[in-house]
Amino acid sequence: MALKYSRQRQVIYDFLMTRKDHPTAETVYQNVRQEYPNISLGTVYRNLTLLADMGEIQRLRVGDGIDHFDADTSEHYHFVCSECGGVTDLKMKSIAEILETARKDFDGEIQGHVTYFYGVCDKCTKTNEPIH
Amino acid sequence: MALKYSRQRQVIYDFLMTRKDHPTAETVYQNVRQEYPNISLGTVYRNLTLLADMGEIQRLRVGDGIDHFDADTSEHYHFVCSECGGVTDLKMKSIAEILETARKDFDGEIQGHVTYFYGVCDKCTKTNEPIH
DNA sequence: ATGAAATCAGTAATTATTCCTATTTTTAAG
DNA sequence: CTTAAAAATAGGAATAATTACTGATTTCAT
Repeated sequence: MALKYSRQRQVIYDFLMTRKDHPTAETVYQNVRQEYPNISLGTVYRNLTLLADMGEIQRLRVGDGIDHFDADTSEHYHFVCSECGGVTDLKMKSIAEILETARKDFDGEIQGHVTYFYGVCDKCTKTNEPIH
Repeated sequence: MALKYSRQRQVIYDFLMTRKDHPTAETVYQNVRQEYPNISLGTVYRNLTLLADMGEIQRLRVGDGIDHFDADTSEHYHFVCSECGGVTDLKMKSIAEILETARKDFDGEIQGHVTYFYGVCDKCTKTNEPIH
């Protein structure tokens, strides 16, 4: 047998399922700690990596140098706000056809792509409006 | 005056112009050091950041946790080999239309996107072929 | 030529993440 | 219900990329 049940892993996964934003390991740690006070940060990192390797969650790298995690493993895209740093889902139709575009003139095997969008989120746009 | 000439910055930029792969700060440092022996790694980092902020070079974040730099600031895409970790240019037509797709159903301002492709490069594909 | 501002070299500090180890949990089998 | 081997844990040390600090040096408008 290779993988044993672990209460900690379950709690981490359950927490991630409740979130629509895409928390970092540190955020997962701070939250899970409330109901599981002596879990260690290393355990959070190890289990997030394990879950990602098993394909049960997604690891997001959106250019801020910190890994974010998403319990939704279906194909979808993300938006990163340059002001607040928030990472949110982006409802849009698949752009998987860009893989074909990329394969057109390339020697080697293209297996996938990573795409995310950036700009200013709705909330930050409104916050920045001048007072009138 | 805000920005003064610096011999070090010039050498860093000139070096980056000679490369078609997309070296990391460490690689830039190791190479620039040959002709400028007592340049410091901090100076390399500071100037790469400066050049990127001025828009004279591009900072690439391709998910390996290490920043890569590219003196070609024109719109183009990159490929990352999962085996050798190499980052190369990808000749393909613009996929900027995905911005419109993303904007369709989003509240907030989408300013740009980051896309890179991954897989196995030509060289690694050939290296892996069985001996016959 | 000169002096204020920018930059530098060298090094210490920071940050996200991984590794290590002695202890505790899990679980298949008796 | 034991038990014992494998897996996982807590806690802390280690790593790696990057940034910050500081006193000395360079740039350049005047």
